[in-house]
Amino acid sequence: MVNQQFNFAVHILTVLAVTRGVVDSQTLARSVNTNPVVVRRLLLALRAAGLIETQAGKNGGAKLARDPRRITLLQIYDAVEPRPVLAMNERKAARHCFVSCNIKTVMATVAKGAEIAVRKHLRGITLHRLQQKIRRG
Amino acid sequence: MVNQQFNFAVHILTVLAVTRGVVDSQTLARSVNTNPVVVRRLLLALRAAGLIETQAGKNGGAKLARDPRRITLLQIYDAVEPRPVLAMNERKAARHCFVSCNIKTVMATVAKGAEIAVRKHLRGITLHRLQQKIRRG
DNA sequence: TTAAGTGTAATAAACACAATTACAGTTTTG
DNA sequence: CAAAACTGTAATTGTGTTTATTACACTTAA
Repeated sequence: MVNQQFNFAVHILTVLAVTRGVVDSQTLARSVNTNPVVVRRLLLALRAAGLIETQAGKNGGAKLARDPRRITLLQIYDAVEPRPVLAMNERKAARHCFVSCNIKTVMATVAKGAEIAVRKHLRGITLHRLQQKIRRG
Repeated sequence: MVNQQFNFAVHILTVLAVTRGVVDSQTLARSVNTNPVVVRRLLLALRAAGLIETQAGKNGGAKLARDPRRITLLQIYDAVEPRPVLAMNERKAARHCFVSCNIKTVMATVAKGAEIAVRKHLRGITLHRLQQKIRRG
């Protein structure tokens, strides 16, 4: 199983958008089909990004902090996705080898470009747009 | 450590491009700083994609099957990268939940778009271009 | 015929992510 | 004010993926 935090986060926010109110982590977890604690951790990240508000205590839970028209997938991605699109090679170069010493920098540029391409794509999609698509089945 | 097969493969091919000849898996492994068996597995994938040729036996090894000008990063990516750019959620939906039942299809479209964006980026970069960049330091 | 390679299976080690348990702290409500 | 129903968060365990390693049969050049 690979990293699904982005999927989870979008799912959660979509539920919040559809519900238009406070939803607790238990309910969200059932919809996503995961554990409430996993949901709560994502909610913290989303709150830090200013996308939701949370409330502790009885009848607590989470709700959107702004209009779904003003929430893009890029904002969600930035809030929860810890990994770059293309992984960078972290191991140290073989000093005797010309290619080994320079490939890292070059590949960083390539990865950067891929990142930019994906970000541009995600920036063009709003949560509201997702809601519409889901309504149409 | 995340999936580095793409990095490894590009590194290997760059060495082959610079060397312009047969290089054995031992030597490649030292440059990449990994194990010869890992390299050999990647070489098989690259060979299946028609990017290199291999030779068994003494003085054997791998060499490019074509001009670096005609090898793009996308071809390398397709040869070795098993994972999509954005992971798909594989778990089954909660049937009672409207969002849960439809989010998967919607997110598949999003992931597809991201994939296309990255592929377009990678298609625009040749191995030859990488070589040039590395030469310039 | 031997030395030096590849091809490939099998297994172990390392790692990342998700799930789970536990519990302190917060807030509403009766 | 006490109980109920939440969140916040640490700690631990489980699971799957990727990389490393070992081993060895097969191939080929010299």
